Formats: sequence, structure tokens, C-alpha cells
Amino acid sequence: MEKQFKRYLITSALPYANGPVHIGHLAGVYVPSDIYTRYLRLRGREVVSVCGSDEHGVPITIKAKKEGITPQQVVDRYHEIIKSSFERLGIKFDIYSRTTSPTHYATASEFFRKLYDDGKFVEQTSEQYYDEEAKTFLADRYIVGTCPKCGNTAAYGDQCEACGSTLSPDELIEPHSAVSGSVPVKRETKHWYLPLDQYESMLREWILEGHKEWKSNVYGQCKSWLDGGLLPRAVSRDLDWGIPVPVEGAEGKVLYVWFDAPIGYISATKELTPEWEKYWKSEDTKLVHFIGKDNIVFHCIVFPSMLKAHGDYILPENVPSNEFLNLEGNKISTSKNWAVWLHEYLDEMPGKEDVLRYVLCANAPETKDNDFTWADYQARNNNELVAVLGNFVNRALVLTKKYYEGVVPACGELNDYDRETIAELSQIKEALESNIENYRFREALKEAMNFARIGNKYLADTEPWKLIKTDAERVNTILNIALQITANIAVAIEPFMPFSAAKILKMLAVEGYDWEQLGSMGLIAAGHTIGEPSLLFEKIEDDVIRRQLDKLEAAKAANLAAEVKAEPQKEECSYDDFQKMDIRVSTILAAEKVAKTKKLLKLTIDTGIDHRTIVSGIAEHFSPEELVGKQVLVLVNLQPRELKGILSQGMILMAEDASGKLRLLQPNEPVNAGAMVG
RNA sequence: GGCGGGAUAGCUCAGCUGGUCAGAGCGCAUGAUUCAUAAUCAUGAGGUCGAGAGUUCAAGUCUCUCUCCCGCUACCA
Repeated sequence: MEKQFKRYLITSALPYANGPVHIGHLAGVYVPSDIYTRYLRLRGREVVSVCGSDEHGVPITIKAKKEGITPQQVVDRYHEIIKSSFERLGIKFDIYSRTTSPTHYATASEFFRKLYDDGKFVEQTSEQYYDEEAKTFLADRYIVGTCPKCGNTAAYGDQCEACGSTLSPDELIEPHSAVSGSVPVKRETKHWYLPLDQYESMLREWILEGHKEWKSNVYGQCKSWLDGGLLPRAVSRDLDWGIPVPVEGAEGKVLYVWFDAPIGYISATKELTPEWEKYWKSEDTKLVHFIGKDNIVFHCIVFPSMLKAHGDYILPENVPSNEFLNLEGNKISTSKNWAVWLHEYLDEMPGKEDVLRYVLCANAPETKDNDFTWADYQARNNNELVAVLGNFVNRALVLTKKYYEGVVPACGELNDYDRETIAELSQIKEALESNIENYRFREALKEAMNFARIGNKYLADTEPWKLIKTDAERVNTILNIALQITANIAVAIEPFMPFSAAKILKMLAVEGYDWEQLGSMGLIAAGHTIGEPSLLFEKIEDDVIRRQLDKLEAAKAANLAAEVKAEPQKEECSYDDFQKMDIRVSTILAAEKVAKTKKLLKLTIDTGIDHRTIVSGIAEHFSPEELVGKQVLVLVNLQPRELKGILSQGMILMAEDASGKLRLLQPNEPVNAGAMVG
């Protein structure tokens, strides 16, 4: 039941244009998709690979505001950096477009309009915060106020960056607009929703029944969502940065970024070729989305629903999705500058494009999160690329130079060992193909390297440097085979390491080959003169690695310094204000975890005034047992609030250090419960 | 808390529908070798396959419970 496809359409997740691309993006998405695409091209398949910058969404507007420039300037800057660094690494898309392109505006608008006209959306009016002064609706991110948890006065409506809490604007104390500073009011606004629930049975059948071969992480994630039941999702936002909703009376509204971004794949194809429809609308096209695990739901649930709602489009045949790559044991973080940025790598490590491609593929997070370390990078370069691959190519070429002045000797009669070696090569070809076609690039790369391993073994076993003195005739055959293997390597590694493949071809002074020629012993004709040998890879010394590690250390130190910096003093308050707060020393009498929560503890405390219940989000910091009997400071006259159905009457006071750890505040010696603090 | 993914030699990982599946690469040790970027080739690791129980003639491979890591999710005052 394996389907036959006439052509391939490969998409790679659109990088978000609020920062450059780092090794995590590469290992997760772009290196695999490039390998796959190059392989298909080598095989002569009809293939189109599209990508582009995702340039809408709130974070970009925030970044622009922060830097005092326009969103367009932000995306222009990063689009250029991303695009050129991809090119320099040899990530070769047929088109790298962007979602601010006119074609995309038109395509996304038409797409929305078609769904709208066909009645595929549900319209719903809800209350959202509105800034009357700036005359604009406010995204959660644009509402600033005091964090109800940690007291940070600069918490955002969706999150407090000081304590990491996820918030909603309703929770903020004294919310005000980040745009004008005025107090936002709630106002009704209309939005369009895509009723995902209507596509549930289609998705179930398509994924759960039809695509059991998908990677377990992808399949599992989809199943989880489908089993949980799908809800309608809003496809529009009140924002002025994005593609305007193409409907009467929708002024000030734009397409929500996740709705417009995947359509970017379609727009890019449109820009590339007038024949774009045959890629998107014929059943004999194999559509493959390369993404990271954070994108599974959009590409497997949401986008397919959109495509289905539209009606004309095919659905992806597979959605190979990688896990995350860590860096030196820590999560890669853009905001903490804990990353290896591609454009910086290219500047600092010139000529080492393939080394990075190799390491990222060999250590790709295909089944679970993986760790990138510079020590591993160095080891793989020195022990694998230099010692196995580079060395073999060098041996074959230097021997040819030495014994035949660079003229390829003729192949004589083969002996059994020759035939065995050659047979092994075709076996590798098959393994290589099946691994790539099943998106197992790590394994495939290992197979490609086996060409060089076999070559090294062949030379060691046949010992031409000895035979040259006794049986020069035999050496002709040996070196001919060694050179054929070298040419084979150029073909086998091209998808993974295109620069090195080209370098080998140049040293052999030959043009390129087709994938189908892989395994052949007739790639180089006898009598052909090869070019000058040079080193394919060079050893990387410790000091180079040291510099990269130092750079990371510096980033870490800078971070720490920034974190330790105390929050600025809050606004002055009067003595009366302070007096309003009734803080008491209290004793914890009992503590238990609140069912179905991870962070909440239900505490029974003796305030001296009474025994009461407080629910506190500290379960990740303290076990119930260790709290019982402890004295703590409690704000007892805080307005009670219901949490998980339990009425919480007060707040335990805590101190939080830079790492986010909580500490209890206690009197230095026990005092009676109910003692006033002030 | 719910859900998903992961846990296999020092390191990075293969092991599909249960019975040569206890493996590969790197590191390490010993030997061989010198054409080659002190590169290569051969041999070796005795890892209770996260823990425990179960199904089976037979379990990394299936079932259950538990632990730890990573995500997603949840009304973190």
C-alpha cells in the first residue's frame, strides 16, 4: 500500500524573524530537511523545497517597540541574517521567502476569504482589554501590571518574567496599557474561529488510522490532542501588525500569526513557480513538513484542518519532527544568549560548514533531546571526519599521485576480496536509501561514512605500498578501486556535506554524478588525470574549542550578573498604606498537596487569631512534611480567593532568589503565633 | 494532576510485528602497520537493557506499578 508519488514538496518550519538562527533550529529542522531534499535532487526526483521567514506576531512588535524601530525594520534585519546564513551553510531551498511579501498577503487573504465565504468560520464576540487613549485593543503582552504572585511591578498580561508565572490580564494588580499607560477597559470585539472540532473525525482517520508510521513523538502528540477533544481556535487578532482580515468591518484586525504562517509555504511555492498548484493540489505529490516538536500540533492538527476546510489541498504525507538540542547541558535560550548562532559560527569557523552539518546530523535529536558540546564537536571532527573520511581520500589521492603521477591506472582482474569489497558498497547504498527515506538521517550518515571505513580497510588489507615493489600490476587494480571508492564517497556524502563532496570532485577533476551511480566501479575512467590533493578536513586544536567555551562562559556570567541585579525600588508608599497590611507570625499546622495540581499545597495555619486555610503554589519547593510545625510570615488580611475550589485566606510570604528558589521567612527565634509584624 | 516522549556498554545511540538482540560509532587497552593530517587496521568491554511484579516454553522487545529527565496542559494570590 506504499503510495507512488510523482513529485515532492518539502517544507521547513518558517524561522521566526525576531532573532537569528541557532544550532537548535538547524539540528531540529533545517539540516534534516536539506539532507532529504539534496538526496531527492541527486536521485533526479522532481522536488521543491520551500521556506521563509515568519514575520508577524506580537513578539516582533514588542521587540520593535523596545528598540524604537518599526516591526518591518526588525524583520528586515533578521530576514537578511537568516537567509544569508542558511545559504552560507549550504541549506539550499528552492525559495526562501517571507510572510511580509505581497504574494503572501494576497495568498493568505484569499485563503481566509475562501473559508469565510464558504462559511467555514464561526464568529464570536468576546470581551478584551482596550486602550481608549491609543484607540487599540491590547494583546495580553501589552498589558502591564503588578504580578499577583511575586509583586513584580512590570509583569506582562501573559507572563511575569520575574517569577515565570503564566498569567492572564485579569490577574494583574493595577493593570495598565504598555502603549499609553492608561487603564485599559474591557470592550467587545468580534473574532473568527476555525471549529477544529468539526475536523476531528477526519483527523482521527487520517492520522490515527492512516499514518501509524509517523514518528512516535508525532503520532503520540496527535493522539493526545485528538483524544482530549478539539476546540475552535481564533484565527484573528486585534493588532496592527499582520495581514488585515479581508472582511468588511474588520478594521484593526489581522490574521493570527499561526493562521498566516503555514500559508507561507503555499505563498513561497507560488512565488517560485507558476505551476505551484500541481505541488499543492495533486494527489501524486508527496508533501513533507520538517518541523521541531513544538510545532507538531499546528502542522498535524491545525494546518491540515485549514487545508481540508479550503478543500483543494493535499495533506502532508509525513511530518518528521525532531526533539530539542541542548547546549553544554543547558537548554538553548535566545533570551539568555545561551546558543551557538549560525551567523557567528560561520564567521568564526570559516570553512567548517560541513563540520557543523556533520556534527548536528550525527548527534541529531531524532528520538529524544540531545546535547551539543564543543568537546563532542572537536572529537567528531578529529576522530571521524579527519581520521576516517579525510584521511582515506587523502591516502587514495596521494598514492595515485606518487605512483602514477595522477593518472588513473586501469583496473585489472578482480580477485575475491575486491569483489567482496565492491559488494559491500552496494549494500551500503541500499541501507543509506532506506534510512534517508524513513527520515533516519543519523543512521544514514553513519552508513555514508562506512564508504570511507571500507576504503581504509581495503587499503590496509591490500597494502599497495608493499606490492608496488613486487607486483605493480596488482597495484593498478587496487588504486583504481580506491579511487572509485573515493568518487563514490563524493556521491554518498553530498546530501550531508555538500562542500566536501564538491571538494572531492574537484580533487578528482571530475563533474558530478547521479545517485544511481553510487556503488559503481566505473565512475572514473582509466587514463584520467586527477587534480591536486588537499586536505578535506583539518584537525581542530584545543584552543579553538577553548575560545568557544569561553564565549559561552561569558554569556553565562553576563546572565548571572543580570539576574542578580535587584529589582528597582517600588513606588513610595505611605505609612498608612503599610499599616493596612496585617502580617502575622503563624505556625503551619498541616500541609497537603492539592489533588490534580503540581504546585499547590493546602496549608492549615495557626495565625494566633484563628486556624485557617491557605493555598500556596510552593509544592515544587517544599514537601508537606517539612513545612509542618514551621513558623512563617503570613499576610492575613489579603482578600480571600478560591483556588481549585478551596478558599485561600491569606498569603505566605516568601523570598525568591535569582535561580527561582523559594525560602520561608521566619523570626530568628520562635515567637507566639499571631505576633504582629511591623 | 492529566497526556505525550525518553531511560540499553565510560560517551552518543541501533535494536521493526517477543526466541543468535545483548549491538554500532567514539573513548579506552593490547597488537599490527607506515601510503596517509601520530592518521589506519585487528582484537578486547563482561553493560542485572531505569526499578519491581506479571503474561509466556521464551521479554530491552508485551501488561501493570514505581522512579528520574524533556515537552504539552491545568483556576500557581
